[in-house]
Amino acid sequence: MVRKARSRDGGTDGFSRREREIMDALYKLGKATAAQILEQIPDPPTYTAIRTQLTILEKKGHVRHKSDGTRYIYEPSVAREQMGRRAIDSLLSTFFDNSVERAVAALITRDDADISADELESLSRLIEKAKREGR
Amino acid sequence: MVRKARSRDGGTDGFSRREREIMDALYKLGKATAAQILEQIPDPPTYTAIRTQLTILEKKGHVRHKSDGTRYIYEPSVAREQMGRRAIDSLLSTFFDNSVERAVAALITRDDADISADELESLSRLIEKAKREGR
DNA sequence: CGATAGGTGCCAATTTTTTGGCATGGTTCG
DNA sequence: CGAACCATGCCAAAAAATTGGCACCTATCG
Repeated sequence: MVRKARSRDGGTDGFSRREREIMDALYKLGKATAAQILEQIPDPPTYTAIRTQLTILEKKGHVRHKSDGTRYIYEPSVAREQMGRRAIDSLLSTFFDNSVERAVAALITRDDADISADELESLSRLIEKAKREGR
Repeated sequence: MVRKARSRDGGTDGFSRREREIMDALYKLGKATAAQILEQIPDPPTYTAIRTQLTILEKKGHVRHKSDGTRYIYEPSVAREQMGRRAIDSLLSTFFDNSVERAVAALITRDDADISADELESLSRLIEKAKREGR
């Protein structure tokens, strides 16, 4: 029930507060300009401040940009899915004793869960598939 | 498939880097002394530094302590389970388009997942139960 | 009792983060 | 062309986080 510890313990991602806000916004958006990120952030600083942060994040290797005509479009340098997995691993370790079961339980019993029957069906199939593949 | 946004968007928890480290350690441990927290943190500052942080966190209301003889034992002021749910909600929103299904998929297809058949059984039951309760 | 070990509280210095100002360069359009 | 607009680069001030020093208190033990 309680699974093994993570190899590379990921708990802390090393981001500062604003950095995390910006990275989160970027992950939600997929890719974005500084202006888009700004409007995604609640209680944001100025446009210029965001740009500075993006520059720093880029220097640290967390984001990259490509030019779209005259302006920059940013995106995370670690793919969304990959980062999602890392985040999940970290959650599992911090709050769920590395128990997948507990985490899933929490997921499907959220009080605002409004999970549809269809969705539950999909989950069933997902699990059946995992069983069959006998991991 | 894509579910509604969170009411209170929790993306950023407002913790600074060290604060988050300490809170995470505390959630892993349940309750702990400053010394225990210190040894839980990779690449930690001094003992004194941790204590100062704990004092600040307490002043902000994130942790509380009780005296055990002469020393303090700290614990988070928001229960582990509750915080776990918040964290999951936040993850869902940032990385999984609020799709429970995608999140579960990521959970059970982790490459170091070593999920047992028993565990998969439990999950099946969990889902069946949810179906029956018809949410 | 006196010395030692292991706590706590308070506090100030340092380091990092966060912020915005300003100069500059390209595009568009009348 | 030249004015307005929007973007970037560079930089320094301000704020916040992080750290460690020091004094003191209490329990333990020889």
